[in-house]
Amino acid sequence: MHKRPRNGSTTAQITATLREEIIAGILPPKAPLRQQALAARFQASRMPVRESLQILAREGLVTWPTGRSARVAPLDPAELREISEMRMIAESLALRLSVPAMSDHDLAHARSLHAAAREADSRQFAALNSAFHQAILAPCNRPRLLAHIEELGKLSQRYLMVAVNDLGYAPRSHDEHSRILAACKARDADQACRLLERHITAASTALLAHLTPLAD
Amino acid sequence: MHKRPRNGSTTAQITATLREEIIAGILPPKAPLRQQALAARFQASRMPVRESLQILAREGLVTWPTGRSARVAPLDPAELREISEMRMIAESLALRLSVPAMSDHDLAHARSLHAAAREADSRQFAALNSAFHQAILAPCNRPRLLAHIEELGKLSQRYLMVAVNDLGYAPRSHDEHSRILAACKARDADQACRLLERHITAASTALLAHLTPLAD
DNA sequence: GTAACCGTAATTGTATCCAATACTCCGAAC
DNA sequence: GTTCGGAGTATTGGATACAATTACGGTTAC
Repeated sequence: MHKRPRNGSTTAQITATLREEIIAGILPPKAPLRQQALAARFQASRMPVRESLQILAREGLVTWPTGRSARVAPLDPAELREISEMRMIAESLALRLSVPAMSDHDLAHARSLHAAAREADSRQFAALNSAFHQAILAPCNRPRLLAHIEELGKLSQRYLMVAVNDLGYAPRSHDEHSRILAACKARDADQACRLLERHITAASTALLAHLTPLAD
Repeated sequence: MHKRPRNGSTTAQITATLREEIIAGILPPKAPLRQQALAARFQASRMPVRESLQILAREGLVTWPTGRSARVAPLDPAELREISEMRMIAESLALRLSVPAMSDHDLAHARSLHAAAREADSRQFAALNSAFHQAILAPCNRPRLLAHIEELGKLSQRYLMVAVNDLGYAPRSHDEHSRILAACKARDADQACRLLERHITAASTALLAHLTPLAD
């Protein structure tokens, strides 16, 4: 009955599932997230549900005004701009530290992810896109910075889903990734950072232009 | 008995208190934070205590391996370096956006905080130092970026306490603040960012040099 | 149409219980 | 003396039930 065999972490599972569904848009912006309902859905008690909601609220995927229901955070162009600015500086710093530290193995890994993205459908594209960024940044050896970048990536992924589907942005992104990878191979950190910053800016402005007419 | 009159948020109070005590060093690094003990101390149940611990864990002030007791996060020179790097880029971005947006009122506020810091003792110094940074950055109008900077500030404050007390760093910091403020008044964002970056780097390297011999 | 009101429902917090895991301490083997 | 292992305790993760407060929605009165 109440004999959950201490799997790993109930909270972690609930958090991961909700996060995916929010990012994928299955749970639309402003959808209410009621504790009882979620507890029933995941066959858990309210405690792990509340912890999940708190985590997601701190990540920014959920708004949780005290006393009211938690809700999926709304999509806000101003927020996308801010997130993109933050990604730009954070990824640029990470890449600058990463390029001199990249091993041949790291480069090969990035290359293979990049190759896989060429033939991916739009559902896989987001994941491969993230993975590529992670791959070229990870050698910087800054766990906190990388965690920060990953969170920002998840936030922007919500907006990105729209672009890939509606704008067919994948080919352009793939092309920009090629050039960044080449700069990494040439160990040209400055050039790589410049390209990465432009890559993020370009995606952001394209998205903003596409998103602004969508009023909430 | 169990009639807590819905003050506001029990969790928020517990979190704030613990955070202060961790930053101030009252709770030393690696000190265990047991749920029962904290619940008894704050006359609350374990639920708000757990939520507080989770918040602090996500902020980085507490480590909480699943299944074991939460502990005050250890002081780690590598982490200080990383946090300083992140503060540098984040505050630089914020300042660059803030300088053109600063009103005379904003400048006056920063000036008054700066003046107050001159005559502050070392206990007040940390708070005024934070407040000054917040004051010159807030006009950038980027809530998420500012929240990120505030978190980083709290993390570095733990390390800073050592420096102010042991190194007498306050006068130097005050001098650097003067020059940053002057650049803001002159609306020279580039110069202000350069000075701010140097300010953070200088504090970081001084702290690192002082901290490295202190092995855990 | 708007404002006040009331009943329902949702949230916050408490108390208590259970199972599984982590920790501690002490004795035995080397 | 040091290390290894096991029993017993402490602590955590989670469930459940309950109390109290507060938001929400619909109805009614004006």
